[in-house]
Amino acid sequence: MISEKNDKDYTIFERMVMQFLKEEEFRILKKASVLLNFGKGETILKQGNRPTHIAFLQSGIAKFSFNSDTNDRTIILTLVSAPKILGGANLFYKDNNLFSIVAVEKSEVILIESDVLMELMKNNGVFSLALFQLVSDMFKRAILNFISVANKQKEGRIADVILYLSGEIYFNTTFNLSLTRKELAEFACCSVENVIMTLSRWQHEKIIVITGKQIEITDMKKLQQISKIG
Amino acid sequence: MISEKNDKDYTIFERMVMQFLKEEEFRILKKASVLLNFGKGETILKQGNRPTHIAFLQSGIAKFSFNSDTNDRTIILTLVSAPKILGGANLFYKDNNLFSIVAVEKSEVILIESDVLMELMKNNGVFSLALFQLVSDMFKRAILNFISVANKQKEGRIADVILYLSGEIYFNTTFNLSLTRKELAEFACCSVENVIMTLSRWQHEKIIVITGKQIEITDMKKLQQISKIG
DNA sequence: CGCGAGCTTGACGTTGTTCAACTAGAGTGG
DNA sequence: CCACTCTAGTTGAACAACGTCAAGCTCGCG
Repeated sequence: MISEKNDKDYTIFERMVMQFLKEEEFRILKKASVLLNFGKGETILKQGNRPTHIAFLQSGIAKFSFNSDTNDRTIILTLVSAPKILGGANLFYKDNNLFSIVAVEKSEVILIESDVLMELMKNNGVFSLALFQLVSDMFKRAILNFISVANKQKEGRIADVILYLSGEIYFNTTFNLSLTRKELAEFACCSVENVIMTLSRWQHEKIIVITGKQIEITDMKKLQQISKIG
Repeated sequence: MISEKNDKDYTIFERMVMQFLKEEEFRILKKASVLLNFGKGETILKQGNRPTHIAFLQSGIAKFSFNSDTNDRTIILTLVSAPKILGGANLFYKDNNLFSIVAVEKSEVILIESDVLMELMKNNGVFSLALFQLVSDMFKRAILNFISVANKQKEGRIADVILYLSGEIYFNTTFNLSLTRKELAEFACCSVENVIMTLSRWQHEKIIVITGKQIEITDMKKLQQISKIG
């Protein structure tokens, strides 16, 4: 997706879209964009707001989290690492944002005005198709998480979360967790205590090694097995 | 979305897309399409298959259902009634179908060759944007169901399912259920027994009236209240 | 050095699943 | 026309899974 040239004058996002856009279109898009920095825990797009902007995660990690208004529960629909499009879920229909997008660690985000982007998409089918493929990926992840939550019990779900973090976020079997236990629980849809007890049992069973914020998966096979049997 | 003219020569789908397409494009699309009939329980698009076709539900009701390969559980991600696009979830990336789409009652479906549709979308941004919005709606429903399942306990989830059926599928507070109790359970992510016990308790509490396959919601307020408190 | 947020542990109660037994209706063949 | 079977629906009791609660711990930061 990312074009070959890695000209330092352009952001990842710009290099990504420029292959689909004419020079004029690219200038319009750039004019409608702004680069912002978000710290850990800061909200990028807020649940309930009008979807005035699309976001592109330039660097960092962000969670898609939903807050219930009736009970005080929060769930994490999915988690993504840069570079990725955010907020596409709220992009293609005119409802208010279904969920919030929150930085999980220090992140750079490009905000783009929706109307301008939509106009460009209308005039450029290849560009819109490319964007939509990226957005679909978000949805797919949320649905996979849904399937995990609905089908498996806590052990399998927590295994899924750890495997996901390793494979799709940190790209390593050893990683420094930027999520709290509470966030892990919100992601796996179980209580904090369950996350903790499961992780420490796995530690005893030599499946993982926890050193402070660092998690190392030492027995990938067994973890995948747990994920599989649910 | 549907154009004013209701010329009997055209299907709902055709009337829907023709406002976005040039005559030539429309002819190409029509040539790549075929109308099929599906009976109750028949699979329209199968989980694991290559996504060679997009489907448009012309009449009837269809469920998006996921079968686990490790345990024998099935969950219904969402349910839709005609007219709607199906299979968009599998449309915009090249993976195999994540889930099956199955007719819940007698349905007419138009199958369209993906490559042809994609080609048209590339050349017509307005058309692709319109399709995206329809497909996004599918995703949104699945995510709303995810949120319901993750946040609420069985009472609230079953209430959500009944309210959804009433409001989005049958468009009436009295309706003839085309789902079995087992399917209701798969939709609400709980056991069949729980669906049955909850429904019959609601019957005693005069919230609903069940007569064979017919369900009548008599106390909408109370049902919404149950949904709300979870 | 002390305070607070995040983390950890075990005991306990609730929720929801599983199991087994039973009923009702629809379709089949003698 | 009536057993016979098969599937869907129903009920309650036993049991497992999971969340809640209460208490104590640890580490980083002011």
